[in-house]
Amino acid sequence: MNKTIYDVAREAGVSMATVSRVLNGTAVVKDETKAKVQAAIDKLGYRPNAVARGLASKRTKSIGVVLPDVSDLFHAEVLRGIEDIATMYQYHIILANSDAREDREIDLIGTMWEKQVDGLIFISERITPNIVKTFELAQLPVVLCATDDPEGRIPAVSIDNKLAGTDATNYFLHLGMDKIVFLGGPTTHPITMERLAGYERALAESGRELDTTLVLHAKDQHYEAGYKISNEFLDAGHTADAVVATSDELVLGYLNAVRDRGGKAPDDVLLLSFENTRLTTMIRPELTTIAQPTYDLGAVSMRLLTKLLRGESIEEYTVLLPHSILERTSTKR
Amino acid sequence: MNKTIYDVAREAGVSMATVSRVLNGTAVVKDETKAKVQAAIDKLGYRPNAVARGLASKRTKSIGVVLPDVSDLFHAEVLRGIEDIATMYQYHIILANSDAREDREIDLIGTMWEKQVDGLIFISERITPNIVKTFELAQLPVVLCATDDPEGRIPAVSIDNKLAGTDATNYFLHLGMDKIVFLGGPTTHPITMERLAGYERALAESGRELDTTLVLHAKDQHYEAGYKISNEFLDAGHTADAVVATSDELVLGYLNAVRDRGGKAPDDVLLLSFENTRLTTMIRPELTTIAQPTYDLGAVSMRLLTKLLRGESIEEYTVLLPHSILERTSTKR
DNA sequence: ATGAAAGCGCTAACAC
DNA sequence: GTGTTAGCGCTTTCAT
Repeated sequence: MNKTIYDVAREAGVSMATVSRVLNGTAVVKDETKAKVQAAIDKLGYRPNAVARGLASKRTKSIGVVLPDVSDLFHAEVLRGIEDIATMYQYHIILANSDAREDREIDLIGTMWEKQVDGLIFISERITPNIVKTFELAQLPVVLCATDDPEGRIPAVSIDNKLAGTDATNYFLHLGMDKIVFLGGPTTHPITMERLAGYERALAESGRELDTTLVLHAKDQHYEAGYKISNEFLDAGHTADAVVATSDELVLGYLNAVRDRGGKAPDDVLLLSFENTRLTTMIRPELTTIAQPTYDLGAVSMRLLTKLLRGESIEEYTVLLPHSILERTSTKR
Repeated sequence: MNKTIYDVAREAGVSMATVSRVLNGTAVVKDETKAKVQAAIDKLGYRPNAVARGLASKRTKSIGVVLPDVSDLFHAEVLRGIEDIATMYQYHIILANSDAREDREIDLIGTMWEKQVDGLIFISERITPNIVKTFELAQLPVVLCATDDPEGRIPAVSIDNKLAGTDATNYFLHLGMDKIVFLGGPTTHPITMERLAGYERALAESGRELDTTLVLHAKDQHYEAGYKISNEFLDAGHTADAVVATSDELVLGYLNAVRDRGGKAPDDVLLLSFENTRLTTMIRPELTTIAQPTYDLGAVSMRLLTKLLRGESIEEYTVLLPHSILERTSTKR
């Protein structure tokens, strides 16, 4: 496979410029010579070297994806959406895990620049001023994905988290639930705070007081953290009629804490979560969720990025994907 | 950030070769000049262009990872292992999903060559002669990961699937179980067949007949397929004392089929699966599994690849990672 | 419609 | 210990 464009040119009896033209369709080539070139390519089994091409053209056809952790189901599904659209547009993915650490994130933006990616899709828990500064320094087209944009200055694809928080809470309110727990990530997690704001709004609109003992902030969005804080909540003698949790794993933590005490869902508590990963239907009871279009979050981000790369004008900087409530057995009595 | 090495050289009053040397530590440079160069780099905010570097050195410091589907939890965890070790050795990951389709896999090996990756980690359900041929054509260092090697000619990191199948079955046999279901992927899936061979061996060694109605082949390794075939099995009036399933999702399918009929685990049936993804502890009952070192499968593969890349001699082509049985509540009465 | 030639930004001999 | 000089394999003017 290690032939060069020059070998093909000689084999076909044309110049390398012509070979380049048929390869890229960058100019009109007579059908006859095109055929000759194609024949030479096939004969030699020639494959263009993307690195050389990248250096010469200054476009690498690869895009960077920075996310906290691929082994998190939500991210993995988003990534799959990114990948599929990238493939469709002939882009490749350079993947990097940040563990949601700002220093790693900033570092990775730099290495993505070094790799000369054409653009970047960035999934993070928290966009800080330092990160924004690094984006500007790197002069990379960036799309934020499933990530709250601080000042709305960076193109982003997300859902309306505050509204979703309100919808989730109202859903339980309409069901006549009284003690509704909000179970989210830490207070430093903007998405959690958005959803919490929605929760508070729904309570206020229904004329209720906010009971802060019902607001639970887990260490992070994962199962273990949810399980831990739920146990603490229940051990303290508290109970709840319903739980709104910001991730599928968190709500599973609550569910199992209840189960470990001999309780059941939906009999003893109604459960609702926010991600709609495949987890929701793999467990019993199946989970009612705010259906975030996980895959689409990635797919739309990538599509937006291709527009940016083609220099198309973007009407809206922040794309809010619609969410909906998917009722499953975890909220049916 | 778009300075070149030449700018740095001029700023520091040295040649670009010297800058390259301090950048790569490829030759001894006087401390004094080294400091000058470093100062220039810092002042200009210079970052080396990895593409140019790749073209000149013929090493890109990136490795390709081809796997069926990132959004599969098992693959995502393996990928995380790969990524961590890759980062440690300063490699980057170019990721591609194959959907386990041979044509895509072959195609992707080609595009990975075009991208000039230094090496390839390949996760597949099935290594065909065509794939092996493409590996040879591409002349890429390849490590198979969690993938059955047909002729043992390609470096691979895996577990001893047959032995694991035997261990799993014996575990139930020792527990006095009688009707043990084997629930796996399709018969075209080599890993399923290896584990099935282990299952059959264990039965034979205990002097039992193989009851083929207890051998279930789902369409694939996913939850939905497991749920479907389990329902068919139960609808046909069959029952089982215990289930050995080749993936965590498959066994969840069986569990939920039983539950939908009012049954319970471990009360009515004991369950054991094979992957030990995070799923196993997120559900109730927690699943007893053959603990495949998921993360390590990726990590060790990547480590093996770095050895290959450094031209180190490899003692053993096939690395078999140890497995063990992790007893959890799904097999405790 | 095609060819010649100049880079892209770096590494790696080869000199000194 | 440091500088000079070819390339790496391609794209892209600029001619023709």
